[in-house]
Amino acid sequence: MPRFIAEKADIIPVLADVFREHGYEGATLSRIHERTGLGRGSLYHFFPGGKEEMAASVLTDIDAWFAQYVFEPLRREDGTGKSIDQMLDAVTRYFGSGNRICLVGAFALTDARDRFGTAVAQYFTRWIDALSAALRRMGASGSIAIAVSEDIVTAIQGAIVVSRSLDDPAVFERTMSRLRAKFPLVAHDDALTSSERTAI
Amino acid sequence: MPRFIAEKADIIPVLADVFREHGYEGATLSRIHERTGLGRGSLYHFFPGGKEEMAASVLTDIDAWFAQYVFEPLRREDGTGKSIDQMLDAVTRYFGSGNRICLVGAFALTDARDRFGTAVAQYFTRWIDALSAALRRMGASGSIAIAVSEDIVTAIQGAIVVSRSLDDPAVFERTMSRLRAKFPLVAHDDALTSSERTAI
DNA sequence: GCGATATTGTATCAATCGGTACAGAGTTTA
DNA sequence: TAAACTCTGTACCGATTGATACAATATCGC
Repeated sequence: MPRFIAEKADIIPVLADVFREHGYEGATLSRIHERTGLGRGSLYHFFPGGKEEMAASVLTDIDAWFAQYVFEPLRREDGTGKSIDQMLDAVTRYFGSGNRICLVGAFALTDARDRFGTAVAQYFTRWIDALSAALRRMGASGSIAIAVSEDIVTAIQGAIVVSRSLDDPAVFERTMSRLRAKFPLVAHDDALTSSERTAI
Repeated sequence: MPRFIAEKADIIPVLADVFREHGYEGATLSRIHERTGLGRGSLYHFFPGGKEEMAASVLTDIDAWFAQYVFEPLRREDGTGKSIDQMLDAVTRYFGSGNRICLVGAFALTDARDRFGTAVAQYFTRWIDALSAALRRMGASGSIAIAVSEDIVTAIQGAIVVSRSLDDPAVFERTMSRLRAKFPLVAHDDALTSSERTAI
């Protein structure tokens, strides 16, 4: 009885929100049922693997989003630092200015990391790699590029944690503008020198 | 039948580990029983409030630790930056160089935050406040001190998240040495100027 | 219109959840 | 020694967990 044919693509964002709110263990099938409006039958039809497959699908979806709006722009970096700016925009949007947590980071802090180990690790390796490749295209040396990339990604993750803890998105906003200031969009030589100085 | 009289103080670190590994919802009484070796009877004898009281006690214990080894040293800052260095030492020890997660941060990323809202918020406000007070004693202006404090605390939290995700403590270590480099222990004027430069 | 397929709700399963009750063994106090 | 108190193990509670089975219905290809 498919009244409104539900698309898997429409369900996944809802699933993502449930996992974000309650974590992997706290996201029970009852809660998922409430939020998606889908009965157990439908849920197991779309995700025969049950909860684990749901979470895996969410992680795949997140990966696709970041590939499109974060990693891909970084790959197109032209040396002006524009892609860094675009990335910070995308990230600010994605994390709702600190109101939305990073599901991958949240999974990493519990034993859900062991369940989705490769997906979790890949998320961050791809992010840091894409970022440091862009920085190298901006003229940074290899070691500096990696250090600065790690610095940026950890700063964003930490900002999410502290913002949530204090229930104050301003912490996230301040972190983002601090990162932005490290990479002035105008590409004069000082831009990189400044970031190199703050890198170590 | 009290064979070995268990002390609440001995149980709490074990409880902390269980919560760290599995999160609040994932820390079931069976798992707590397994790890502590205490039956339900004993557990509810020590913590009549059940799981919630166990977690609250753990948070209180963590708060006490940080008060002693992090907040208190910062309060004794003499202008040389020595207390910052001591804090970074203590934090590195506490988080096992990135192998041990921050339970407060982990709680903050799920709905456990709503349950322990004030404890979670206080942990970070006290940390940031103590740190910025120390920075002011080192000569920083109010706004700079707050910005740098937020920067440091978020960097530490982010480093824990990324270290766990990549299963690579080196990320944590690098972040800590980067923070250390921002605050050279030797107190010449350049030290603070440098940190002010990187602050915004 | 007819059969195949896709989607759904309900009922049900064993296992486990957090929590309670309580008797009994040990220790301390009187 | 006797009563009071502290600690512990076991059994048990109703509720909920993730998962399965399956019949019923709607949609689509023909």
